[in-house]
Amino acid sequence: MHIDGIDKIILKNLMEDARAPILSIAREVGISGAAIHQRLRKLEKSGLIVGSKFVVNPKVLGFKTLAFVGIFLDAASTYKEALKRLKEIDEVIESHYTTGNYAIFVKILCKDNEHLMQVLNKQIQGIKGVSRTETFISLDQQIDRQLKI
Amino acid sequence: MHIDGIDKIILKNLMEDARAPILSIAREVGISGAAIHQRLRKLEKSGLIVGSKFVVNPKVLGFKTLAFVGIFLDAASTYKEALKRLKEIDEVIESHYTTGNYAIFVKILCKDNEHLMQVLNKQIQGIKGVSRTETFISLDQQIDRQLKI
DNA sequence: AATGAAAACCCCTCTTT
DNA sequence: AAAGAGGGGTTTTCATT
Repeated sequence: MHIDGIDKIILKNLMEDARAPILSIAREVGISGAAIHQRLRKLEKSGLIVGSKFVVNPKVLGFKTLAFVGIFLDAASTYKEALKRLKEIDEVIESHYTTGNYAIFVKILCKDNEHLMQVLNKQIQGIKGVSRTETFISLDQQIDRQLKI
Repeated sequence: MHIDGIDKIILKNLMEDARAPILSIAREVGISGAAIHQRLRKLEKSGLIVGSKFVVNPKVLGFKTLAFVGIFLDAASTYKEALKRLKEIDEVIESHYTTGNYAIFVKILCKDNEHLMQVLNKQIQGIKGVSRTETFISLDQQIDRQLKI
């Protein structure tokens, strides 16, 4: 997949502000709005553009504890089953099958530490095959960005 | 901060598709576009809505290796300095100061394992105060979502 | 790959309820 | 908190180059 300088300007703009008017980007790069449209269709068709989202700040709704949890499984064969359970837990916002110590590595968003403890004890630990977990609480997140175009 | 059912519908729509027309949301909830606008201004002023972004799929540009790296620091006092260096590394897309084993925990996006090795050896390990790192490569990410509204 | 034109639609604000 | 109206800009498509 090859993208040129104009594609980069389009992407940079929309990755920063998904509601940036196509026409204002058109004026910035010096081509017509129709051409930007055509390029956006191309970028969507290629799969590079996956979608767009509004970003919310969880803290404003009281979700102040972000944590990473490494999960040990009894047998690797239970991954699929465990994943199905994890998907049902709203607090789990990322899940990865990883190399290294853990079998599964998840990112969890909770209101506070007590809420996190509930999720760990009542939900995660209750999943069949989960033998042990290790938790890292994020005290300060200073970088949060996407691929640099 | 209190949000009602209408706010939730607005947020759910825009969190899924940041370019969803305000007027189509208005029709869905059965109030005027002006009212949606007013609510959006309120949600922005409260800080709940932080912004919007286009989401890109890094794999399409050849970035196929996602990894988490736990970083050990010699002395906690070097956190600020280390963070400054981390911000300069484009491949570092998240950075957290964490409880537990590590001092800093980062998420890294690379083209491949070789690229990851370069970033680890030539960039991360070169940061003053970094004594050791532990790497977890994500082989399969199956959950990636925001706070459930 | 880009253009200009055109119709439909939407954004946004203001005033009023 | 919401409605209605209105001007002006934007989206989107199409034929054309």
